[in-house]
Amino acid sequence: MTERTQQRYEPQAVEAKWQAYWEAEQTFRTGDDTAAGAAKPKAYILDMFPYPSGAGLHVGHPEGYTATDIVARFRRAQGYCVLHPMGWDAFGLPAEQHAIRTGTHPRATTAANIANFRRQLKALGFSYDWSREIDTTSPDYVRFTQWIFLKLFERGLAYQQEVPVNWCAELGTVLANEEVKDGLSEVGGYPVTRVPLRQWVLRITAYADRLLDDLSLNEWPASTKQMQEAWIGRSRGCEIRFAVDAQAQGAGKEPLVLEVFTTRPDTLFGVTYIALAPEHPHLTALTAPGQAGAVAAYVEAARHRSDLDRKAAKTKSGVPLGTFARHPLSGEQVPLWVADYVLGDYGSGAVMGVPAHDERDFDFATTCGLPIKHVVVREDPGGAAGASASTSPQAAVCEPGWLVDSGAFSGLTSDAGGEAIAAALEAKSAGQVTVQYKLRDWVFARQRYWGEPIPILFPVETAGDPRTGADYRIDYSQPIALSASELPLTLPELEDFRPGSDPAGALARALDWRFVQRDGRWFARETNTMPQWAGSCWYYLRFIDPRNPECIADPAKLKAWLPVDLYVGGAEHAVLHLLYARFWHKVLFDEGVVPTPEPFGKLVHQGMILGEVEYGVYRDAQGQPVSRADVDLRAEPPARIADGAAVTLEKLDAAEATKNKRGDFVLANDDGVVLEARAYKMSKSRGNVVSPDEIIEAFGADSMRLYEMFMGPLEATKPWNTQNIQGVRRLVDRAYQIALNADRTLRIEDCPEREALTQALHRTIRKVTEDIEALRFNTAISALMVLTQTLQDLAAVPQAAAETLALLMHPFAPHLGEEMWACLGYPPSIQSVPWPTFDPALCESDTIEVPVQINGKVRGRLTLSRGLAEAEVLAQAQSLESVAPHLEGKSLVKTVWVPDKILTLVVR
RNA sequence: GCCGGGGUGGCGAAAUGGCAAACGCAGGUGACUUAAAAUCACCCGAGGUAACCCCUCCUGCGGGUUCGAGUCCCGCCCUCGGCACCA
Repeated sequence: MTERTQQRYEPQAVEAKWQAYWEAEQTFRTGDDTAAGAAKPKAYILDMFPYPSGAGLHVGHPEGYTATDIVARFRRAQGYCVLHPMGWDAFGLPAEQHAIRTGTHPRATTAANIANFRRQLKALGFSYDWSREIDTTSPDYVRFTQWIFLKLFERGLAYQQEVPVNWCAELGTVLANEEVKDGLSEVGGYPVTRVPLRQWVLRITAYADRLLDDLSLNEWPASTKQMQEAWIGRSRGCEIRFAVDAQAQGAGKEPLVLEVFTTRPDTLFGVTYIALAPEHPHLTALTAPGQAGAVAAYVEAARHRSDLDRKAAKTKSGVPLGTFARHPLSGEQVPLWVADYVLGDYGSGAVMGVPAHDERDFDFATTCGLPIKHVVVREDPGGAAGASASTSPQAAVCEPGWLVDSGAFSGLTSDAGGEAIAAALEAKSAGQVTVQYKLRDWVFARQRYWGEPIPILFPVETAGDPRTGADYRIDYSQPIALSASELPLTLPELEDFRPGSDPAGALARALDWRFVQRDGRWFARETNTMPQWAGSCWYYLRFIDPRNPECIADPAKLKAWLPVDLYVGGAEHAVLHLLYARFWHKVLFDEGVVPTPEPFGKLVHQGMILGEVEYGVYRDAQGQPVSRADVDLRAEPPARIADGAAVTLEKLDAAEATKNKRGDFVLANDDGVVLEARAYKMSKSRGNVVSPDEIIEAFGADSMRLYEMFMGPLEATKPWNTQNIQGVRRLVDRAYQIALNADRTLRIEDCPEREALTQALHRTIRKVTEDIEALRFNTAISALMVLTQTLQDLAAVPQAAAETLALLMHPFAPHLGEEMWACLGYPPSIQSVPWPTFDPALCESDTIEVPVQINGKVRGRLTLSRGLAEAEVLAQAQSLESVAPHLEGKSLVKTVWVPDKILTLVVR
């Protein structure tokens, strides 16, 4: 052994040094010239940018950011021109609520939070091009968010509509569905009513088909695509019109026609009622005078229930309208009902009730005593027209089958019958084949302060100056877009950020801002603001050319960089953010602004990082432990099953838990008591949140990065364990020692272990390269650990071997990489050094060890040279000392030789 | 209820249908040290034998395909996410 320097690696000092170097040298600045040129291939590697919350970075953030950073550094080393930016999704409710509570301007809160987030990200050594940093609240950015809104408006994709919202007068605010419980606000328990409010709405439904079809262009997780498909919810069916009986309506009115949508036109002859949603526009007109009171009461009750409440209701209810419609084909009378299981905003807000063949209709008909008529049977009735349906079973028959009791259509299959019925309806102008979507237009207005103002003016009728108290009337039917040159429209300064008693929001009180005079006429600004989604819908475009004062980004640069090559972010954005951004992108594509139909090529969701595993024991009021198996966990609070006594969960030290034979964790001193042992989502209230700051302080940023990547597959949900960081911390130290002690003059060819060493190096290069490409960072790090061990075991490490280790290591542990490179005598930065390459021939050794299996069990091993024939291998195997006894007295039935892999003998 | 992901040592995990448990944590033994930490070396799924060799069993459960299954097929159980009256 030669004398080795044992100088411990000091992450704090080393990391600060290289972070300062990168900042001073702008090591990671993306060159625009190269971006446009075709000389280098491009890689646009993007993280979902964060909302800079007051709580600071959470260990979940750096997981995705580290993954993209590794890929970014790897691609740069491979000669790609890399765009790897970061910014802030900085509008949002928390800053506004903080403002309401404390009077601090949201801008101040936001700026402080951004500064903290930026500090934390820089401490992790991410290779962002910070010169491209953007903030969705800056006027430069808002200007183009508003510009895109104007494009949507010009194209008729932004319109105003009265939308029912959950208005709480007491709190002076509009609540989300989740915030309403039993008609009362979750906070304070004040009454909530569904009131129609004028809102801006984006016509995303116009793009439903393209949003669905173009999913195939993207390399996305199948589950995410499926979620978007389900969200869009395209279904083919039939619109059917039922004429309403004349006596239902007052004299002299147009005869009303009721339209319903169904995916099962084959069941049309099984209709026994028609149900309308409580929100149906013609409900009053269709109600018989005798039922008006009952119907009005039902509708009023429904108005006080939020959508969620309504959907949670188990039993169905409804009230008859006392009027009837005519079946379009049979001419039979069908009663009309109002029922809140019918959704007002899907289809036409009315359904044809076919209790025999739809579960919901079955439930409704059963509760309300409506008849059930079977028109589809499971077995082929033999084509005999007029064959009769079997008697009423206990449940609806929802599968397709053969039609019966359906007039001329009896005997047809559901498919053929449905088509024939649709055709018959079409011939009578009583219906047609159509497509419906679950996707609804996007309510794009919030009654908030801290958001992008909507750049719209409305004419005002007034006798004086509306800013000083003159009466006025705003004509919302005449929206006037600001011109692009008037952008950005910035927020007025306010001191009171509360929404107030006017649903129009806080901005309505900023009279000087709200009312403007032009050519002697008064106009009022829109006082709603955009939702938080707006900024994140196009930020990936702005990163391409973040300081462009003329437009979103230079068209040539957009062409050079789009689409995003790798997009990493949480699965919680699988639907909304990713759908909204795709929608805007497609609008901009139609507008000729962006050159691609889709924004994000490859998408990956990093998994959630849970808190440390917690052990807990249930105890009753006397403090006696209760086995988890004896606890009813559904009870609130959890209770002992035997007597219903409440039990509480008490935290235990891991040392007090042990695992029994059945695989349950039990008390170490009482194995009859099964424990609760699991990891929970990190949350402030649980007190299991780990901050990157404390980890960096204790172990260094490189160890933090390595640990998060080593924990398991990027996409898996994984429990945090601070103790496990030791493993990667040791790797960092060992790798550093290798660089420190490398023999500058020793060549690999002169090593006694040259063959094994060459193979180890080439194999590791191959493994790490392939694993980074496939985002398998955990196994790449494992390979680096193996190589480190190999080098550490050498009497002397050749310079070239240490260089390879440094190069392979630096995307994962960039500060260590730079430090090793410096130790090896090179000037910075290691980022500018080409990625090492491997020779496949050098990854394999000449001799191989092959197991010999007999009836599926390994009985011996052969050391062979490559490429031997089966007969040769078999002969060698049979003579093996460990194999021969197993063949004795048996006959060899079969031999399977997987070349250079395994030999299997089957004997009997 | 429906749609997805997952279930492998004490723990995090690895394994193109081909030697299950690589790599790491924890634990154990030893070296170094006045001592501890750090570092280094070795051991480390369960059972039988128990000193070693060796043998048997083992990837949630039950079947199947195959010379061979953690991996593929069928049927269950558990768990984590998402959606949920969409006619």
